[in-house]
Amino acid sequence: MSLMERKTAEKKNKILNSALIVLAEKGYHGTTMEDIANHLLMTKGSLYYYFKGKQDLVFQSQIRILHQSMENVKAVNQEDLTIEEKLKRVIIKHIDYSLTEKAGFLLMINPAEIFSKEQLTEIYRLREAYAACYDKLIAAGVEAGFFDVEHIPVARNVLLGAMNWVTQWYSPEGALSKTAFAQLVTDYTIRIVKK
Amino acid sequence: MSLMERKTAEKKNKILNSALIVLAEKGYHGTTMEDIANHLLMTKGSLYYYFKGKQDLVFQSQIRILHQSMENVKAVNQEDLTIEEKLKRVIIKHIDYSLTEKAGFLLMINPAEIFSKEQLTEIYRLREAYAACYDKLIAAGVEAGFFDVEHIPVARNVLLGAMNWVTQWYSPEGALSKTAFAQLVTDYTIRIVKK
Amino acid sequence: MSLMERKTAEKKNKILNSALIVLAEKGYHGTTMEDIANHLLMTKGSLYYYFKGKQDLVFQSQIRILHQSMENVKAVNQEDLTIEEKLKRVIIKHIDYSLTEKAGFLLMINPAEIFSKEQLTEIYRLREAYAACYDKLIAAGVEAGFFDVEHIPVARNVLLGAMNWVTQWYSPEGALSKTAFAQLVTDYTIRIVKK
Amino acid sequence: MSLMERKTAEKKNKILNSALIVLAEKGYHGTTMEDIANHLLMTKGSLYYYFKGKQDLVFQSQIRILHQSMENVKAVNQEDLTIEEKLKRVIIKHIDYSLTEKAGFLLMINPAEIFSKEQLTEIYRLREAYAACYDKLIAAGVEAGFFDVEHIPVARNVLLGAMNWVTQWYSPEGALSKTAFAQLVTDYTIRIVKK
DNA sequence: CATGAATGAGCCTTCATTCAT
DNA sequence: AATGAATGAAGGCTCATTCAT
Repeated sequence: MSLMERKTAEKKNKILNSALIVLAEKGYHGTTMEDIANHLLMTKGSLYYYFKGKQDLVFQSQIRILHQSMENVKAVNQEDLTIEEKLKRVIIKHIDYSLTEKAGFLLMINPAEIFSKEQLTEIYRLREAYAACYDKLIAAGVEAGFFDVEHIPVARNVLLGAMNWVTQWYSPEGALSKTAFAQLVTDYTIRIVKK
Repeated sequence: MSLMERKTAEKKNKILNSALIVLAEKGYHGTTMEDIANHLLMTKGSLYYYFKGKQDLVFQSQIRILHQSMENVKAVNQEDLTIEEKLKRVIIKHIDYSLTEKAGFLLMINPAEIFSKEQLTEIYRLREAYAACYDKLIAAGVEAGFFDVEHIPVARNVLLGAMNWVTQWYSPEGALSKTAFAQLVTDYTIRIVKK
Repeated sequence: MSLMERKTAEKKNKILNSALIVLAEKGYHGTTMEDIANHLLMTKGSLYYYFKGKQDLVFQSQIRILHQSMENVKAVNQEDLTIEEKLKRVIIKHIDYSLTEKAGFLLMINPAEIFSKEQLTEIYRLREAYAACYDKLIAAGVEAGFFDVEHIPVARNVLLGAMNWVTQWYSPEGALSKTAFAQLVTDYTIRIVKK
Repeated sequence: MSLMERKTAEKKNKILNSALIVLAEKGYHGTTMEDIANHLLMTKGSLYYYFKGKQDLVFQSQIRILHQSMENVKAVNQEDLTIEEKLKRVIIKHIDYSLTEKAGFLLMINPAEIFSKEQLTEIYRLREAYAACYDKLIAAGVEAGFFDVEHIPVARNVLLGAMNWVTQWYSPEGALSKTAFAQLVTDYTIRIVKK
């Protein structure tokens, strides 16, 4: 990557970051391109130098989050832990990350309302890949006798629901730190698959 | 209530029904007043005779769903069942109802993006009342030795998450009926609080 | 047609008229919806109540002109005249009308730059029907020995060119009245096909 | 002219060529500075080193076409031909050239929509000079007994109309070559002034 | 009560133009 | 001489809302 390309990539990243922050506050439809630009001390028009439009900008922010989520899982998978510990760590990381990137996760909720067909295809592809990681862990846990799950996809979706909902009710004003909180939530969540 | 008042109330109800259907399809921002009017074979302007505006209309549809949810719980509470059976029934009903009124439940996800402060206060009040029902059931279950929960609000939120997320992944094309499906999901969900 | 429908039709007509006037002055791209609205003492938004958009509005103005042109020819055809007289009258009418609706005729010049594929198809269909009227007259004139034309479509296009170009150079400040002027131009134009 | 000046002039020329090509395809308003730059494998900004702006660029391309048209006529005038042959040759050349530089000729149609007052003055000046060439030929032809024209400017404009319109209906897919086609059209066009 | 019509504020997007490097 | 980046003005369009009838 040349110097210029790197600079552009960096700028794009900065924009995506700002976008995520503003989107977190106001939601997709409540956020205007001007809002995002203002947050960056830029002008509306400049955004179009880096992204094709609002949809594109938001889509890319979405993709980034999905990729990062995947990385999180992969990182845990390479640690030397029991299956159960692995799943717990994955859940904790997911919750932690979802609270950090609250914005992006909120957009995940109704993508069909926002994105184009092609974009949705890509999003669903990544989601499924992510879900597959959980399925594999659960299946391994069942094999190893740690878990007791007959319908893995159902259980996995219940699991993901319990996790994703956290963005709806976690309040940073609470007594617990984000990580302690995530730990606590995980304890209850893991029960969904436990023997 | 006079005849006229009753007629008006009935009409309001019809409008709310249509609104929920259209909102289910297109989401809050994707739904225009005209969409709702068309679905009722009325004209845009008429809606303003019954509701102050779009926000008001949607808010009231929201309230209705929350009330109905509460009624569902109350009905179960009056049945003669063990605590565990009661909780299971409540969960099943919730899932069933949330799939029926998918629209309303999707709006529940980010109300702050849509409603005014006063409206939000009311919504949160009803939500808390609803949550309290679950807390009571869980507490009773703990007392009775069925459940094992230390942090009831946390467990309850995990529970609600698992339940509410269902609207995100349930597909009516699947092999199971809505009720059978709800039963299956409940089996995994209930584990969150089980001993 | 009900009263209301007639009112709407009338309003549409008024809008088309204003549009043609403004378009005559500023051209398609130079004309904004606001320009047209201002000319009608309306607001931008109102136009969208009657037309789907700018393109639609202009397209319909175009269609109207083509239809009217056709009517003009048909009217002449029903008069009791020799072929040559008929052609002359048709040309005069065309010139007269094109100077009256200068705007619409200017848009005719590069429709592909403006309209959609479907719209172009319709425009070309009407144009061809119009051209066919000329071809028929010319053919009849050749038959009757008045005209001497081997390649009718070529001669017809040369004829139409001579006629259509008039909007480019006629100046109402000149000494001649529009009709006298049209008569004069016709005398030279008709030579294209004369024996 | 210094070397540098010559280089600049050459570059300007290249830009004008590309501009004409792109303009031919997309029209004035449909062509962006970026389109032109892309066609030259340059960047938008560079164009502003050579031209004051879009209008200027297009204006100069226009001027070039008018000059070239004039040159075409002068070349014919120096050939040793009868008046009628000369006029025919001039018409053929005009048609030929107008089909080659379709873009430029389309812009000629509504210059007032595009150019500034000063630019228009210059354009009209050149146009008149060009028209005068035709007038002279026609007058000479009348004198010599070849032509029969009372109102020379009128006939000339009819003539120019017949010629200029060709860009509207000539299709390169036709059976005839451009030159054969021009010859055929000329045969009908010349009749406008013939005795 | 209902409706056709009108409104105006706001948003996304485009693009000619500028400028530091 | 060239370019990447930024800008800002302008335009098309949508839609919640209002109102006379």
